[in-house]
Amino acid sequence: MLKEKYSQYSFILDRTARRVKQYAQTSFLQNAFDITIDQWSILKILFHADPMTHKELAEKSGKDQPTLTRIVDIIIKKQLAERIEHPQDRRSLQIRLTASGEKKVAQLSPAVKNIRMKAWENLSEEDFGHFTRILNTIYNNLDQ
Amino acid sequence: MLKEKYSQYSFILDRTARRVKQYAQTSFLQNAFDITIDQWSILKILFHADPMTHKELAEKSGKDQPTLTRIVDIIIKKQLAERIEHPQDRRSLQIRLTASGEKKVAQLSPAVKNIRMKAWENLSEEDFGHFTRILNTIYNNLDQ
DNA sequence: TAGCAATTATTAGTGTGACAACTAATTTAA
DNA sequence: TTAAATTAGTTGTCACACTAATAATTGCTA
Repeated sequence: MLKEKYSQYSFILDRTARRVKQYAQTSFLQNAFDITIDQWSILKILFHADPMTHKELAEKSGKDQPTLTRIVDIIIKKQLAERIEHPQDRRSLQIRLTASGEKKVAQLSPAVKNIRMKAWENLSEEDFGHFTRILNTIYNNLDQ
Repeated sequence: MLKEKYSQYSFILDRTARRVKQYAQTSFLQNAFDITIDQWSILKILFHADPMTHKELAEKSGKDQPTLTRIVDIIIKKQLAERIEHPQDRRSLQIRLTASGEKKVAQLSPAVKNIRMKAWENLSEEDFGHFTRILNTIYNNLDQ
């Protein structure tokens, strides 16, 4: 194994992830979507499966609970979502979209998909398979 | 094109990049390396090619200049590097490792490589080729 | 060569990520 | 049945990413 060569992967991975995020964020800004991509990712999950507790939402989004709390605070301040009490567990809170939040997701979805697709120019269906397989293998290798 | 399916790539990319970073950072912490991985990435570049200006270092590391300034501030505070005036251009500053910084890079290098390699268990030389090709294609697709 | 545009680095502001510590509520186990 | 452990969520702190704005310097050009 050529460790020196392989070790470069983290640089490539990190800079690509940052550029993907930055590209989407810039597009959001130019189109005056008025939310960040991380806020978008939470709204989109809620759109398909609300209400959800913080914990469920954290798992589904891959974010930790403190980060999620802060993002939820922001989308609530923007009146796109709201916290409601959990019917059984008083420790728990459920989050659900407001009418305004649902409208936002419905409106923005097609544009977001187009923004996301730009990354896949010059790449094939097969590449997509490699991509998900390799990245998920790395993800699982580092699971402990 | 199945936009809905392809759009998932950004989630996978982001969470894998975060886990790689977090895994390395946790290992650094457990081994009391006393630096972050981003600080490490800057030290390592300097080790092979110092002195360098902020601008060159920003390009080489793939970080923007404000971020780089802060990281350099921190490694200087830790006395691992120092700023020196550019001989020709008074706007410019060069950064170079201190003796302590060079020692740190030399000492930590083998351990860092081992930490990095864990991600590649169950993956092949060919996978590494796909990985770099696909990620760099995405990176370039979003270039402007 | 005077004026202005471009370049280098920094600062300020906002958002996110990881970790630790904390409160409140619930579950478990003595 | 109460004390201890666990769980849900929040807050605080530090580090990093990105944008915009600024200061100092350099270089072009009219």
